[in-house]
Amino acid sequence: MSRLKIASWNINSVRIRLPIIAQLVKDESPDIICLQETKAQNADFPLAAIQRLGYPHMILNGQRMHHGVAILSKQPLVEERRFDWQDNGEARHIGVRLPNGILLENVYVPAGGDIPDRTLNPKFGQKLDFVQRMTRWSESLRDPTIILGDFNIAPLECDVWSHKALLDVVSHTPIEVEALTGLMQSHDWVDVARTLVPAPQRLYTWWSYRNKDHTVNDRGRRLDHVWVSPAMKDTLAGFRVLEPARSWEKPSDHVPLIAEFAL
DNA sequence: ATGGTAGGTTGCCTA
Repeated sequence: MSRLKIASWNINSVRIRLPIIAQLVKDESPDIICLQETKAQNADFPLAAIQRLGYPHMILNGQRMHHGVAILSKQPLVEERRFDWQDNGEARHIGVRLPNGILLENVYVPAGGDIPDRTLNPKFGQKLDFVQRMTRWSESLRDPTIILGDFNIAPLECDVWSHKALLDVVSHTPIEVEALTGLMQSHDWVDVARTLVPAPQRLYTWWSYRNKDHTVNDRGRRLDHVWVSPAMKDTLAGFRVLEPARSWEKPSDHVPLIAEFAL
C-alpha cells in the first residue's frame, strides 16, 4: 500500500507565485501539484524553478495571458488528453494517467462573467455549456478517476458566506448548482471535501481580492473541488484546505486543497 | 447600494 498526496491550487499566475509555490512544497511536499490559471504559454512556464523545487515532471496546457493548467509531479506521468469543453481553444484541462492506472483530470471551469443570464452575458452560457459537456464526457467514464480543480461553483448553502446574498451572484446561482449537481450524478462522483468535512461545516477555498482584509467579514466561497470515482471512496485518507495560504505574501485569491489517498 | 483588487499586457480585459 502506498500513500499519494495531491494538491490542487488556482495560483493566478504561476510566474508571480513562485515564492508561495515554494512555501507549499516546504510545508506539504505533495507528490503531485495541479495548478489552474497559470497565465503563461508553455514557452514561458518557469520550468527550471519548478524543477529545483523537486518536480522535474511537468505536463502543461498553457496559453498567452489567460487560463492555463499544469500538473507538476515528483514521478514521471503520462499525458492522456486535453479536452476543450468550451470548443473555443481555451486551455482549461489537462489529464494524465498515474502509474497505478488511475486517471487524474485537472480542470479550470470558466468563471462565467458577472450577469447570470446567458442572453445578456455569453460567458455565462459558455460556463453552463462547459459543465454540460463535462457531464456528457463523465457519463461514459469507466476507469477510476480523480477530477479536481477550480470549478467556479459553490454548490451548498454552507459553501458560501451568505446563501441569501449570493443567490443571484455567479458561482452560487440555482442554475449553476443544478448543472454541477447533474455533473456529480453523471458518474456518482464522491465529493472528497464534504465526505471528510461534512456539511454544514464552514469550508471555503476562495476570498475576493476586493476586500482589504479577507478575514474581517470572511466572505469566502468553496469554488475548488476534488472528486473521485465511487470505486476510490475507500482510498480516501485525508483532505484539508490550506486556509492560511490566503494570508501569505502576494497570495492567490484561492488557497490550496490537499487530498491524500491510500492506494 | 456601490465599488472595491490583482495580473497580464495595455491603454482594457478577465477574474
